[in-house]
Amino acid sequence: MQSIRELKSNFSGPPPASMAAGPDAYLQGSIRMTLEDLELWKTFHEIGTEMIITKPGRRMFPHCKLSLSGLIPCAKYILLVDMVPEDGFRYKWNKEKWEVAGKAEPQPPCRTYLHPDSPALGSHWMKQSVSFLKLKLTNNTLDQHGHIILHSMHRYHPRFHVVQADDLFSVRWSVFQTFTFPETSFTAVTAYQNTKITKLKINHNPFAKGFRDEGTNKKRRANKNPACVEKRAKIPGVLNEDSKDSSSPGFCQSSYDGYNGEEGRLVKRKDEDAVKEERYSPWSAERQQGVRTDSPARTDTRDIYNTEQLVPAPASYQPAHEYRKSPSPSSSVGSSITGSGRSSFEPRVPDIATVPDHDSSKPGPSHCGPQPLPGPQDYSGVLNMTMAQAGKPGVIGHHIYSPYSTEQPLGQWSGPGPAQYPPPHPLTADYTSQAVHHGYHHGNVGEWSQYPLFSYSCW
DNA sequence: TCGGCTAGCACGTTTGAAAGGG
DNA sequence: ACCCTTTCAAACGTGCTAGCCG
Repeated sequence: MQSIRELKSNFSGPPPASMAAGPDAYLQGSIRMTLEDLELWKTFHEIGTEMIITKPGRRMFPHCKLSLSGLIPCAKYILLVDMVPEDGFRYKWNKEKWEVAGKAEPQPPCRTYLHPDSPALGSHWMKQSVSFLKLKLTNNTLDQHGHIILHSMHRYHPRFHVVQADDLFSVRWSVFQTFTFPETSFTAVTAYQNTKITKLKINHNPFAKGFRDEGTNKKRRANKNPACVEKRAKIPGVLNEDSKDSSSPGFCQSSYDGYNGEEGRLVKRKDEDAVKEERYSPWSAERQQGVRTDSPARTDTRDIYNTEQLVPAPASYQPAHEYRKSPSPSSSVGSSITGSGRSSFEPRVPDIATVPDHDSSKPGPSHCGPQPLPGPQDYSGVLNMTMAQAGKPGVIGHHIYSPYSTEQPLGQWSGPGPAQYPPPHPLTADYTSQAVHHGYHHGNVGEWSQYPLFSYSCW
C-alpha cells in the first residue's frame, strides 16, 4: 500500500496534457470557496463544536457562510450541502472530554440541502456571501421537512458542492466541485455537553442574547433549580469557568487514536491546511490519479481534498481526473488555518475539461443574457438520498424535497449502504473495497468515496 | 441509576404589514 | 399616488429546565 507521503508526491508533478487542455476546462479548476466567519468557526472548533439537533429541526450556529470566486459569471450554478460523518464512531461526553462510546449507528437517510437561490448565475453567487442560514439539522429520521438528518453524539462535517448546471435536473450531467472546511466539523447533540460551547453560542448568537450574563437573564439564572445546579456542578468547568481553563478539553486523548491523531495534528497543521476540495468521478471506470499544479503562493493555502464528481455526459464524456493532495484520513478535524477571518481554498488543479457543453437546443438561455432567476420555490428543498433497495446495497433513492411541491424522485442513486461509515483509518479493507466498488483504483481514498453525492450507477 | 431525548418555557431577534409623514 | 421611515405584533430562534424513557 502506498504511503501517504508517496501518494502526496505523486501529485506534485505537472498535469498530464489531457487534463490541462480542453475547451471545457475553462475555469473549472479555479473556483475558489471561502468560509466566512472563520475566526468564529475556529473558536468553536478549538473547543469542539457541537450542533443541537431537534425533532423540528435546528439551525446551525455558526451557520455556513461562504464566498465564491472563479465562477463563470454568466453560467448557472447550483450549490449543495450535505453532512458527512467524520468517522464510524458514536461519542459520549465524559469528564469534559469526548470519548468513543461505540460504533456509529446506521447512517440516517442522506440528504443534501440545496441552496434556495439555486440555480443562479455565477455572478450572483460571487457578488455576495452565500449563506446557508436556513439549513436545519434534525434527528428525526422520518422528517418530512427536508432537514438534514443526523445522529446525536456523532461527528459530522458539512460538504459544499458547486455544480455548474442550468437546473436541478441537469445536475446529473455536470461537474461537482466539492469543498470542505475542517473548522466546520461538529458533534451533533440533542443537548449541549460542553458548557464552553454553550457559553460561546450564547455570546455569539443574537437569538441567545437573553441568556447572556449582562442581560436580563440574571434573575432567571438565580432561580435555577438548586438540584440542577448541583447536577451540573458535577461536571468540572461548568458555566463561567471558561476563563479559568481556556485549554480545549477536546476529545479524549486515550479513547480513539484515529481521532486524537487528527486532534494532535490540529496544532501541527495550523497555518497549513484548512479547506479540502474534493474532485471525484464515480462514473469514470477507473479513477485516474490526478496531478496538481503548484500551490498558489498563499500562506493560508492548506491541504485539501479536491474531487470532481462527474456524471456521464450525454454525448461526449471526458474521463475525470481527480486531484487529491491530502490523503489524510477521513477526519478532517485536524487542521486549521491562519487566517484573517476567512478560510478559503483555491483549487490547485489544472483546469479540466469535464463539463459537457450545455445543449444549445435546450429551451431558455443558460449563459449570458437576461434570464430571470426562478423563484426559490422552484428548487429550494433538499435532495433526499434515502436508502432505497435493501437487497441492493449501495443503491439509494434520490428525491427532491421541496416545501412547495411534492416529492419528486430523480431516480436511483448509488451510495454506501447503511452503517458504512469509513473507519478511522482510510485504508482499511472495507474502505478499499468500497473504493474498488466505485472503480477507484488508487489507495488514496478519503471519505468522499464512501459518501458520494451521486454515483455513476444512478445515471 | 444514568444518559439521552423532548416539550414547554422565557427571552430575544427577525420579519412583514400597517400607519404616518414628506 | 408614491416613497420612505417608523411602529408593532406575530413568527421564529435560542438555551434552560424538568420530566420521561430505555
